[in-house]
Amino acid sequence: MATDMPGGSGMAKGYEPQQVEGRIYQYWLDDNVFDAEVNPHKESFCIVIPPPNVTGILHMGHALDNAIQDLLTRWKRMSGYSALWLPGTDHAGIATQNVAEKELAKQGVTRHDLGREEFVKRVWELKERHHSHIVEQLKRLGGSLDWRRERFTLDEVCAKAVREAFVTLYEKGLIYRGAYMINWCPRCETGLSDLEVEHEEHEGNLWYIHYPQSDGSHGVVVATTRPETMLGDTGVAVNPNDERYASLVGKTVRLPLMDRDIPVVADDHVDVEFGTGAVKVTPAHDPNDLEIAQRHNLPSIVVIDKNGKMTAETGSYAGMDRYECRKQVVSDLEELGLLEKIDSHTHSVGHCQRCRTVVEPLVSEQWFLKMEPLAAKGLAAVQSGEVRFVPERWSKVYTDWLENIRDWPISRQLWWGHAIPVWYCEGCGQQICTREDPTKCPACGGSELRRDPDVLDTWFSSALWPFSTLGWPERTPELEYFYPTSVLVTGYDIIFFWVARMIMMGLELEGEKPFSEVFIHGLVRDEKGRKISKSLGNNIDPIELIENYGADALRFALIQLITHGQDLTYSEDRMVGARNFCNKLWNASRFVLMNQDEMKAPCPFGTEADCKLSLADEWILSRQAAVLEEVDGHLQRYDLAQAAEALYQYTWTEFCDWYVELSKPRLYGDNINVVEQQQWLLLRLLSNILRALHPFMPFVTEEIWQLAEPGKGSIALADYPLGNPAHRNPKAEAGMAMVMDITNQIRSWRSQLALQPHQKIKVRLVASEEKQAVLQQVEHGMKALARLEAVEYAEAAGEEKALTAMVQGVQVVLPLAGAIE
RNA sequence: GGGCGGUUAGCUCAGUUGGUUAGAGCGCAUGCUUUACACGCAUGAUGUCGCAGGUUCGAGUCCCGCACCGCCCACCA
Repeated sequence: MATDMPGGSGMAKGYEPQQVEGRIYQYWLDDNVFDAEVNPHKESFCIVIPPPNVTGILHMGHALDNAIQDLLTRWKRMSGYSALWLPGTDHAGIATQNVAEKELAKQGVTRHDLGREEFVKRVWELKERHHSHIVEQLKRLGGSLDWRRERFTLDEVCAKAVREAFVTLYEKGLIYRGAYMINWCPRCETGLSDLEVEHEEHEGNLWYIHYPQSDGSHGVVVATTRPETMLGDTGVAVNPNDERYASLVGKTVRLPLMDRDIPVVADDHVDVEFGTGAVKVTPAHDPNDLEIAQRHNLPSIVVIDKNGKMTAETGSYAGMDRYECRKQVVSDLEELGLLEKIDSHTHSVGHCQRCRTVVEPLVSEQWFLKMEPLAAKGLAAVQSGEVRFVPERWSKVYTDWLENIRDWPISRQLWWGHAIPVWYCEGCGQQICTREDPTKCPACGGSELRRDPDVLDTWFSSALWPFSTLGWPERTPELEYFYPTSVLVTGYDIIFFWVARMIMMGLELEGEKPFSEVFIHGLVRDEKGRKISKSLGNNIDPIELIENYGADALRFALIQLITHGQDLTYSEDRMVGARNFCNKLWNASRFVLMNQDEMKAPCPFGTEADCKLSLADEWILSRQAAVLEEVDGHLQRYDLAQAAEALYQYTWTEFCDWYVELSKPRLYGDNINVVEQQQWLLLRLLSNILRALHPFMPFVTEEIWQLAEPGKGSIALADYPLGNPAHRNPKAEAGMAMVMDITNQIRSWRSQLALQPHQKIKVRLVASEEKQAVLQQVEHGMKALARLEAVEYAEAAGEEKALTAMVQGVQVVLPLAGAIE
């Protein structure tokens, strides 16, 4: 037989990804397979990568996210689209600055020691290090990214977009500056948006503190979770309907420790049920208190500074850390006999998303983006279906957030990021926000200008990503062609941070949605269902898995695990299963290829009387048509796991376990026409399998493709196979189902009788003529599969000692005497 | 306080518009070096589909309620 034919002979017995992947990726790069061009004759397809943060390396969640994007891109590329998957990374302002600070801390250095310029230089170095590993990871994963178009959120192209966006929004009156109470991280020394604060249940206390009335009478007891803030109290509030305190309203009480008289006011906000029904009012350090204070004209006294230390206003407590101060205040109150009691009390405490420090609500000067007008457009786009979430339920999450949105504080008191393009005239105080750096004040002509020291929230530049990467605000051909992009693929954890803001910015600045669909997937968790994090040490570098199992196995395993926006649990078992599947495909291909004679293509079907499609041929063609159609439907609906499952089952069970086995008797027969036809058909079926699987498992399929059809170019540019309805053949499927059932029945008997492989048996099939005809079509194959020596077709007859079964209207008879051995 | 998701075989999960004996992978048991593959082949065991009602000829699949687990949002001094 033709075991030395092209392809087959060069193939190792097992698939060895390490021997293949690097070479194949280089081949793709050399052949510019991933380069997407503006091509008016093709429809465009575009995905912009969610730019990974340059804070570190990619984890399994990224591997999943990118496996999905690559799958979709490859599928569309093969389907005739000019498909662009645009790479890039994110400077990730606060996150990266934190990482850099931690590295410095190991050397005992702070960013302040270095100064802004030197510090930023160090962060750039850190960015380069992480960036190169990230790029390496994406390549190892097989990402079909157009590297020529790579962007970084802080590069000059993106910077220009950021500048244009800020100035445009400023000119529209949507950006304003002011002093407002927002979250402040005392460690990072910057303001934060609400999204950047994570709340955690904290088992704390409720301290009951006695504030005597100024005239020396009893006064009031207030309950607080933060006793240290009492130093900044400027009032006590009670509910206007609370009769217990009616007589106190309008009077003053003596603030202990500070010896200040503060008024008792009546305010609806106070809950009669909670604590004592009396609330201490600290306008400088609590948003609710601030509102009460504004309603009653109470002054604000700042007692905690931007580093979490007590201010000079606190007298003897000045300079103390806030928690140290808390202890001191409590003990001092206790000493004065003013601490009534302490209850344990669980409440949620806000922490800085990046450094876990407890945030402090503080009034600070910040830039804000007005959200209502933007949100209105963002809401309309999703409500009208212009932008569609998959799964659909996330659109409700999106909608709920936008309907209750507050203005976005966009300035950060950081050093790493896009500088805010605003200058202040030292002469007249004029605010200058322009596209070009100003040299003199347009109001007074003064030339002493001071640039705003703040930078923008990193998500501001991320929000522009779908169009900044395409060259906006320039009207580039790429922008015209690829925008709006096709689909955004990301986890549900950044719907607010990123997805919503991209939609709003795209609509506001470019006048069009940034993408038509948002495919939301879950987060990858470890075997124990825990979130992946550095502190837990469960942060696996996908490259480790790629080295152990191959990139295709990793990708396929992850794709198989996707459920509808549900979190997915990574497990080593899945990796093994996917690796085995790659190997199965490799070996099935090896079988097909080593059984290829030199083809006289196209195969001359029907030139001989016996050279026509067998039942098995018709069946497998029908099944393949059905599966390809099914896969197409799954892909259209983003049911990627189901598409993978359908291909897996088809390839392994139907193609390998049944069809390949059924083909052997024909393949090894001596009718040359039959042999050639069988070879041709196997190759053709394999070609479809390879192409259908390529978006899932790019490396192994490309390698086999190259071996099978050298010189035909990359499989990545071949046509994605669609189910051919003409091949659908219900009759053949029903016929094969009968054959398979009968074969299984015989196999089962063989197993029960503990027959050895060399022991062949003879069975009698009692069936109508029509069914006999069907069975005879695959008799050779069936005999091989069930290890039959012979099949007799007969009229019904009684057997004395025989196993019999009715299978789909066929009586299967295995005589126990004479039929074995 | 609102909202969302989950609860199916020992484990991880599929089950489209309700329809004949509920599936996969891994694991388990038994037997196979059958000329692509032991990362394999074959045979086999395993489920009161969270609980309790309802609609229906028929429900894992639809409706109501409940329980438990998880997540998100919210100005719970």
